[in-house]
Amino acid sequence: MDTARIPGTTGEIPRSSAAESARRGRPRSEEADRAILSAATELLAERGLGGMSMEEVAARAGVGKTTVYRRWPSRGALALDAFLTEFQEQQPLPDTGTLHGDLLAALRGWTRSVTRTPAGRMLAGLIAEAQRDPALGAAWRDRVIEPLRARHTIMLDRAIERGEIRADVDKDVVLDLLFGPAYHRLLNGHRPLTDRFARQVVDLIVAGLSADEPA
Amino acid sequence: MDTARIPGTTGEIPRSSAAESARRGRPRSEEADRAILSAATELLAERGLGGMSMEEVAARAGVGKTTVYRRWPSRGALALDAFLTEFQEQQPLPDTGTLHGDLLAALRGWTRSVTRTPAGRMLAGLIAEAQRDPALGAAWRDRVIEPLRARHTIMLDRAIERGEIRADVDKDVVLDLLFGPAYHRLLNGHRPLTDRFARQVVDLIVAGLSADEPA
Amino acid sequence: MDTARIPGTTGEIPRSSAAESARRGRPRSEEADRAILSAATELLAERGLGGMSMEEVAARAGVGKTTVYRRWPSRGALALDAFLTEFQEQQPLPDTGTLHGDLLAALRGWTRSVTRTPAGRMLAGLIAEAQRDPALGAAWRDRVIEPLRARHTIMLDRAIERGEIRADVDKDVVLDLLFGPAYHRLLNGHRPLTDRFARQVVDLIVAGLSADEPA
Amino acid sequence: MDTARIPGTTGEIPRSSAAESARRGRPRSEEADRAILSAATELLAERGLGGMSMEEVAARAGVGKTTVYRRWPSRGALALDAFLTEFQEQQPLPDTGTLHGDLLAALRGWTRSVTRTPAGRMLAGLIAEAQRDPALGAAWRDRVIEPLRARHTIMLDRAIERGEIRADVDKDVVLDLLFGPAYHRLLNGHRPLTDRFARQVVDLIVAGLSADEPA
DNA sequence: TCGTAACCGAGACGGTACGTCTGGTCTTTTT
DNA sequence: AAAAAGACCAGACGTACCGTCTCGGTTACGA
Repeated sequence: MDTARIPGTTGEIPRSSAAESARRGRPRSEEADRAILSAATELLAERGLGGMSMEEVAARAGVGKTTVYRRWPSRGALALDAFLTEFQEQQPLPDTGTLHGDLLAALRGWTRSVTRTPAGRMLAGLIAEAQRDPALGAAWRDRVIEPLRARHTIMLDRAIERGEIRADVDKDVVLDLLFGPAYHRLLNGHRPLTDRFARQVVDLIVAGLSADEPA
Repeated sequence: MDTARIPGTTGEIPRSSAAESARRGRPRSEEADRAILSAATELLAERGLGGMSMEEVAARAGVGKTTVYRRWPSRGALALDAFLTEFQEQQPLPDTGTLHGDLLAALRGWTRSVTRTPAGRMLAGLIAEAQRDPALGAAWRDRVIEPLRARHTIMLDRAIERGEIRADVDKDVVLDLLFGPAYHRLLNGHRPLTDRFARQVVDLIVAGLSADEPA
Repeated sequence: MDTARIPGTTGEIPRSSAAESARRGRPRSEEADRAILSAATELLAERGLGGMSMEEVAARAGVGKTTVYRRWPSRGALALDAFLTEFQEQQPLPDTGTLHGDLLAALRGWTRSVTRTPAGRMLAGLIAEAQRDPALGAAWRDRVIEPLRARHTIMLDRAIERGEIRADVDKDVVLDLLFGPAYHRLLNGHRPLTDRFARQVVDLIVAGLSADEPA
Repeated sequence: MDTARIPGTTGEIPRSSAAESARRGRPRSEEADRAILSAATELLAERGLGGMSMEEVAARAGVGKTTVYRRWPSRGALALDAFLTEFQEQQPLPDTGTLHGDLLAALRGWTRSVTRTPAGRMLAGLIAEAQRDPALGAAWRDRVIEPLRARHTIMLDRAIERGEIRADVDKDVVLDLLFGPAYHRLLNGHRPLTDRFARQVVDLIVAGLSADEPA
């Protein structure tokens, strides 16, 4: 995934006036960065976002609280970066040759990440936190949702090129139909997120997209 | 809607040994009930679930915290009841004669509730809270998600009876495809929840369901 | 000493609107009062006022920080009460029959308290703290300095009655001459606070007071 | 006053191994010295010692914190030098021809300095700080108290030479009787530091010293 | 003229304590 | 026996300074 960490996006606090080429003062410790992120990741996996306090992150990382706040302005911003460190690159951009294959691979990749790794818990916690922290909500859209959608849009573009689906299809709606049900089950937990479920969703979407084709 | 408040479901605390016909002591004040619920509803609408503290609910209702906790075991449980008071009955069970009409009416009813009333904010806040409070998650499923699904299943049963769709369709998947995308947009806010969006979703689902029909 | 703790003086926070005879709600725990005061006294004796943090007082007393702040609004106010608990009653009101005997007993009582018990350290710390906290300064004057002066004034009144000194002597100045040098040595530490020193001070004051007598 | 700043006394940190005649490396900036001292003096006068943080001194002087700490090892040491810069030379060594005149001039000089210039606030703050920093306490005695006492002792020696007082008088006690009451009022603030007060103190001391004279 | 030593401003570092807030429980008196 | 009130313990919050450290860079001496 090419959403590599771009400093300054979530709440990443830029050093002074940015483009000042000769940075003054002691440089930020990269080791502290790593220690904080991995402490956050551990706590997130162990106890969920609610159980990840800045206090304990700092203590576990062997770092002062100011050192944490200097880098991340809020719990959510830190959790988001910890999540991305785990989650990024896990999401494949499949190219199987058919729309059905691509969508299925993408959806299964997602459902497996969230059911088999700590990413699911983190993801649910972050969406929850984003409901109360608008800044986190914006960062979440910009750094997670949109980059993933951009990648997945490519699958649809390829299907259009191949003539599998109409060129005027509303790709936003298709992507919401693909992932919305999965997020729904993850967050509400009313039914399990199985491979079979993923296939059924994809079957129906592909059938629906093909239905109004000239045949 | 038949999800009328059934004491004991969310966490409703029963009076002593329940079936004891002749209750002793001072009866619970129904006015306190109302004052608490409406204070909670106000705060929820004004500031979202994050801004609704038990402390302030009690203060605004002119009631001791104990009185609140005697009735609702947690912030989430109270918020859930406040939400249901607002949301219940708002969700219609349409009967238009066609599957497409029914699904569209149901989805539009939902999207309008969440975009035009405080219900949307409450709903998002409750799903968020449910991520950190498993008991609330269970109550949410039992008192909101499942009753709604039961009602909506009726629409699919009628379509089967009419022969519009196959009898062996997986109704769970269809319902997740119907509402999942809408929840997705509500919680992530990446695209707006428009009437047009509702129609596109329903169009595609109905097309997909009809595709594998014999005729 | 009759400066028994008068609630409301230092910063003692009164319960609600004071004269409300029937106090409602859970009463303040007297055990918490005791635990906090004795934790404060211990820390004060061990490490001085600088080493007495509210954090540690609360921890050592097994009490929440709010419970401490509910009673004492600042570190200084708490320290002042802890000091009085130790110091009060230690200061005698001598009645030896002569001015010289009375002044000497009073001054020696004071110097012995401050040199042989933890009171000296507390006293020095409190005067220090009072320099930066005006509210504490006022409480210090009202609850320590003035009550002591009132008691000591009695010695001078008796001497006037006996005809040992003139009736128009400025008692404030005499008291400052009596205790000022001792405070000076305590706070600056440039010379020791010995019994001999006390006697020399008293000798000179009594001589000075008698000098302008008709004889 | 001849207590001109003697480097190395308070905590003044000498450059390398001191007597090495040919100092190598960049010399210390005298401008930084001045900027720091005057920033400290300003802050001390504005907000007292409690409001003078090393952080803000450095910022206001436009200097790195290291540069401050290289010169003064602690807040107290810096404050002491700032105080001396203000206070020194203000204290006269009177020579009026009589003990009474000398003592009165000396005491009034002191009380006027502390009541009419920022020196009083600084002095009180420094004595306070010295209670928690023993090194500062020692420096305070060595650089302020003792030099002043040495000067004032001269007044007593002259009185002995003139035969005004006995040669075996304990000069330490007399000086504590002279200044102790004034420090007492400054630090406790229970009574004002007036010229009248100074005269009353001096009157009584001189009377007391003369009493046991052969006459 | 070059190297080296000590300085410079800036600012990050690990810590401690602050005073506030809320959660959920407990203990009173009053109804 | 339930109500209202309010105290209880616990612990996270974000801030302010502490005194130390690490940068890139400057200034002056001695080789």
